[in-house]
Amino acid sequence: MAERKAATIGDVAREAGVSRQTVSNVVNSPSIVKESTRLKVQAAIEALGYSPNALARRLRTQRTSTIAVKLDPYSGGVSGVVLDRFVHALTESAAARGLRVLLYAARTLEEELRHLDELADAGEVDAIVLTGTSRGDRRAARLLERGVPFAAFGRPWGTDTAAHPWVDIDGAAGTRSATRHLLDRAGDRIAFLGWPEGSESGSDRERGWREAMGERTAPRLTAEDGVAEGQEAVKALLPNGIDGLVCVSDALAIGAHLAAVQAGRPELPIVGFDNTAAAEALGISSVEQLPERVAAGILEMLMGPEGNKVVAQEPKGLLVEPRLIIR
Amino acid sequence: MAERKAATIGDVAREAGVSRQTVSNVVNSPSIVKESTRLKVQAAIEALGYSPNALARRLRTQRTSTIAVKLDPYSGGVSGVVLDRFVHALTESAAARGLRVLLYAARTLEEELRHLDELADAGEVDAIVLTGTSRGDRRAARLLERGVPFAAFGRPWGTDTAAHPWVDIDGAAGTRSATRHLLDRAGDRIAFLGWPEGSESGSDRERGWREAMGERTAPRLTAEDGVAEGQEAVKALLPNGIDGLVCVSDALAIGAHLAAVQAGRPELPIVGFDNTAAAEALGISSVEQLPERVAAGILEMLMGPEGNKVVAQEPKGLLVEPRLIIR
DNA sequence: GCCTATCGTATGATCGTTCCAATAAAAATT
DNA sequence: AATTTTTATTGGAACGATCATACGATAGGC
Repeated sequence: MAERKAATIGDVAREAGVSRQTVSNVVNSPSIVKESTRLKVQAAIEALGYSPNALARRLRTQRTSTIAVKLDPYSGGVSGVVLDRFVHALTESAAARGLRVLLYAARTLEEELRHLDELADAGEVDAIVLTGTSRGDRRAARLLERGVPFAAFGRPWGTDTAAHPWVDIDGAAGTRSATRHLLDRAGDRIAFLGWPEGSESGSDRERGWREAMGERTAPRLTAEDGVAEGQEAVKALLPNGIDGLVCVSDALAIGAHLAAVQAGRPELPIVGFDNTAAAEALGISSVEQLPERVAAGILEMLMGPEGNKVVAQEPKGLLVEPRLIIR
Repeated sequence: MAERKAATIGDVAREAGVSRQTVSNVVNSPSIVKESTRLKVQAAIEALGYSPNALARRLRTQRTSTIAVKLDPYSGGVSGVVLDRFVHALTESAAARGLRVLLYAARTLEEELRHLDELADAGEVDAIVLTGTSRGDRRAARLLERGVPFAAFGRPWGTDTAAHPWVDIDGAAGTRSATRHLLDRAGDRIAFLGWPEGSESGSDRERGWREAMGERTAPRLTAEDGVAEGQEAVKALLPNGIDGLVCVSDALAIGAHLAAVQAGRPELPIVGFDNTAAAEALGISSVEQLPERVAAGILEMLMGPEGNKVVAQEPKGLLVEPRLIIR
């Protein structure tokens, strides 16, 4: 039967014949309460169906047990799924640590900065999780300046790597292992299809390919992210006779795959990046980021290895090695 | 410069030489305050960088301005993106209405029920948004019983359609228009590839095909959701010589497309459902759900057409007509 | 000039919890 | 047995806002 009004800690105290504080102790640190008292109080809690009011508790403790994360507007492309997986994982890991995840949406940087300010000013969250850091990230700078605890999925590109806590995928390691795998299996001429100049993670991934190639040479081309763009770019390349192709994204890999099929080379080994459902459906190999491990890492940055509340951590970074999925 | 401690309403009152209540009025209902006083108070607010504390306000008003929504575990398939898009859209629309969105994760029904109880007991949210309703949904029943305001993305299948507020995609309308389109364009024998018995939305979508077909006949087959499954199912069918194919999901449509290509009929018109990135990448037509409209509808159910707080609404449903994307 | 409305502002209580300091009771030490 | 230490519990204050009500000032009606 639903009660008209929820029982408060005072009701329980009266029912059990103890003080409010004792009830509070039974709930929050049972070990310091004498067993007989504890049982009495627990019975009262059961009887009244008492459950502590989260709002009152938060006001008193000045802790919300909530972290905020931005949900990017749906991009509509093949990629973008990685961030969703990350948010999924973050929510699960956070729940296991007694934290809730609050979403905020923003279409522009200005809007996002405004949201961050609001969340911090109103004391709505204990910490913030940033995603997709860029060179000279203004959000990170703002949060640092205001002293809001945060950690980022993404490196502080270009600045001190210990500017703030962060976890990132080691893109170079991913393309390196992809390239090595193709070198082993297909031949020496392993080409690379990247994004145009200007993307930090793009050049990180390209670096992995270069490092694995060493002295060998093979074409390196670029295209804006997208299936059609990848197809177009590779169409021109194929006559060159390459042995394999490493792509900076699944969208480009899919385009490359379609071009290869059209050119009568369906067996050309191609590796994408992100291991999206589309690549899986087409049987294209891909480098899989591990957003679950990133999420766990982020929480560890914020709360320490064990704790269940946000505490100040010294800034440090963690690189997660991605996994090559061969199809 | 970051202050050591945030200013409170009392600080502002003292600075402006008025009472706390007057400051509160300036913030919440400026119109009832005399202009001269208002300016004075606003100046003080500026000077101190005051921002109302959300926790205190929530405790006092007993309103959290927060709604909860479940984030499903990453399924890994082609589909599943629709729900992500919905959550995106919900977050944006909610922000526009002054609401925050809190996530919860659950792997099982029991776990979800527990989370719902916790959220309600602790008074953490003003309302809950359910997704993926089923026949005799226990979550809906529980929330109704406890008097927690909620609305669902999904119909109350099988029971009274006004059991609770809901918004859903009109799946039958989607497949109906897809089927009609193929009938116009390709011929009379438009087959249907559905899921095995037992899915409510699956049979809803099949109904749309049946209605559009009328007296005409064409094969109807089923497969578990998945690219490989779809490919397998269609491989056996093609000899029958069909003119087109409507599928209950993009995953099946992609499988069907691959089978058609292999069988030398790449031009076979196929329509999927959900308009996922994978379908787009392969140039497969699809029925697009409109999660943005569902999100807006859900909020209207909870808050009325205009309001910015959750109010009791009479239970009613809304069917959103999906859109056929032709490629 | 008096009485009543209206408006703007102030005061104290309250939301439900935890913190803090104090106290009573029990146990350990001398 | 007196004293100190430890343990268990208590009562009041505080977190920071809004609610309900009361009050003074100004304006309006006759």
